[in-house]
Amino acid sequence: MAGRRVTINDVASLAGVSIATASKALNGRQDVRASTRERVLAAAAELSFQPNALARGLLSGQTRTVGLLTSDSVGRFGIPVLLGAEDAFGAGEMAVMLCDARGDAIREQHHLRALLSRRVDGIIVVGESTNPRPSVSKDLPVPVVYAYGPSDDPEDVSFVPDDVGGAAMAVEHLLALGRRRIAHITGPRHYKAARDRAEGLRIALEAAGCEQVGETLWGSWSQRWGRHAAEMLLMAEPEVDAVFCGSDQVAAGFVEAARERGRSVPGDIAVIGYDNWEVLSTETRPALTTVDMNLELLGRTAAQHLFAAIDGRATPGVHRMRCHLVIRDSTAAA
Amino acid sequence: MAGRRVTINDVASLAGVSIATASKALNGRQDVRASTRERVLAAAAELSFQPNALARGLLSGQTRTVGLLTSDSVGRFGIPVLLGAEDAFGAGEMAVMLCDARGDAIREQHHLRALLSRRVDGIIVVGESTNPRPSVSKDLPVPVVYAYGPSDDPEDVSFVPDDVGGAAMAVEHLLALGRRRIAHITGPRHYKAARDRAEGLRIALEAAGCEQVGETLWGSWSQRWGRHAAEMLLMAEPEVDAVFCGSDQVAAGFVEAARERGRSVPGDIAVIGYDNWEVLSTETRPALTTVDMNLELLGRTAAQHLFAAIDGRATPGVHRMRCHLVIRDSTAAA
DNA sequence: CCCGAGAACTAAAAGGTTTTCGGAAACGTA
DNA sequence: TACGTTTCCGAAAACCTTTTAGTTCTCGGG
Repeated sequence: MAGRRVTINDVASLAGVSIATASKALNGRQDVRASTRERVLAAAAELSFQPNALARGLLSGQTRTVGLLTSDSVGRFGIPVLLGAEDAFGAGEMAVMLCDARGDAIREQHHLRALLSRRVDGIIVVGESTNPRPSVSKDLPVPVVYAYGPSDDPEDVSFVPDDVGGAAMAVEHLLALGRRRIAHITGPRHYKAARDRAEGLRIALEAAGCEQVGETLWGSWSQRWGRHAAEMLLMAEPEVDAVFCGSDQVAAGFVEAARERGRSVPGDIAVIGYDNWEVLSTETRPALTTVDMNLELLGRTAAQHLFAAIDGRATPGVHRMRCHLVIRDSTAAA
Repeated sequence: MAGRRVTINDVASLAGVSIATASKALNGRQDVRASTRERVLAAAAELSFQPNALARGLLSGQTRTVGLLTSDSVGRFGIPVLLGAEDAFGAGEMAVMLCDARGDAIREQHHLRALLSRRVDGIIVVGESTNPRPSVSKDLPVPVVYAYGPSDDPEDVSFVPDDVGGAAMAVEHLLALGRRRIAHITGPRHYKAARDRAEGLRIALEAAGCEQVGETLWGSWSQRWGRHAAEMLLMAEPEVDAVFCGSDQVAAGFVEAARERGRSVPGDIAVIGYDNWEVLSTETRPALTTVDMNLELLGRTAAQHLFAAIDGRATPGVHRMRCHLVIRDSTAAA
């Protein structure tokens, strides 16, 4: 922890030139003699000079810093989005300021002000679910991009997983395996994710001219609910030969309960989960076929579009990102 | 996205005072008449003035921003530490800059330079394991605190979980339940966490005058290894009545395999895990008794000590933080 | 020797805020 | 009225960098 930080002034005087020349030499500008440039660079290296980003930002109005505002980073979904974004930024020279509002609107406003006073170039808002959330973009002097949870204002830029398409993809896989008696167990109805996935199922079944077995079972996103629903389903609809679950947790619970009741997976019943939460999907037996929402890619894409928006090339609207199916043992061919 | 940002100059001219007076009024300084102060505050509110943190930081040399440098935030352990730190900072007016080096030393240096050029007031380094890691603090102009993974330089400030104590606590719990034939299944030997936990076990057994059943089984941190080790252990040492596992994943695997071999948990064998990774520890059946490392608290504490260090009150050395035992069904009284 | 052109360099301003110090006004006292 | 004190306010410097608009230097040609 040394004393005063070294400034471009120190570099200039060590090199025996003016500040202006030193600046030009360091920034690779043209009108400076090669020998002079070398002298300046040597001086900068000797003093291990680091230009002060605050001064630079004050002057240019660009901080090369973006804010990442998350409602609930404890959640399963914020983290990969966050990592993807950080990844996209890290590649360049951008820095990321992380703020967690803990689902509190007041705190969110507070963090927003903190970010703006630090003059970030843009903001990514990461939702905790795919339910639309209140927009924060009104009258903001910087662009905002929403990731995972879309803004409720269609003028904003949002990136969300295509849950309808992902669910349809899963069900088409079951149909391709020859399964025709397909049931659906999922999370709470007030989650748009649950409703979208049920809708994807409906579309895929309709396209195949197939009927869903039983009603959709709405519950919670837990393993416990998966077990409970399994018991209800196997009692009411014993002839079911495939179950599409709204999450890997539900699927893991279902598989466990089904096995206890003497139904083999995938022999008697094929099972597909959702989320590709690896600790569950790869470690349960059989390993779960599941839908992966490509959340890191989603985060990266959101970050790249924030760049574009900072450059004035915004693309308003809700952008749905393709999911992909990860096929594992729970839907192995019969 | 409006035009020019509003500055203290705009506030001053709207209020009809000089910028010096405006600044004093806004910052609650003494020598300004009450009526004047009110006029300035009203003007600031009307223009929704946000002081430019860059200018302020440039002048004061304090940015009220800290860097969070993580080696691998995908990992299980970085996240809660990070959240705890963010929590501690968020309470005040601090902002957090997040950098993920992805385990790459070059990238780490790169991020370090980026943070320093932005003049952060301090840095927290979050390790990916409890193995000591190379220090970055040499000749840095700001204080650094290490969380979870300690620095290899004893002059630095590090906060790590007390794995020896946590393991001893777990084993004492088993002994208190009357179990005497205790075995140990854990992760790879090159993890200090694994070695520390084995050491805690040794100490607790020795204090009770008890012998460990079989050799410690070193493997990986996976459920698969837990299952595999269970088969080996139950074959070789059928009289075992308790197993202390080095992680919840291992414990979950053990429980599953033991049940398949007809051993009931906790009836025949009590099981304790480590980490309190909730998706595993609460959802397996029976729910796992496990050691919680209080990682959020650890992160918060590290952040608070970074504050202290910024104020010049550093406390060098490796600080070990108490763990606590979460008792669930897998060690219910026989 | 002088001039002009081009290359190389520098002084100064700008960016927004805080702080220091000097000045002005108001007021009380001699 | 003259003077000292207190209260309030404003001019200017400082923080560090980049850029603009000169200014000096170099050198070839007339």
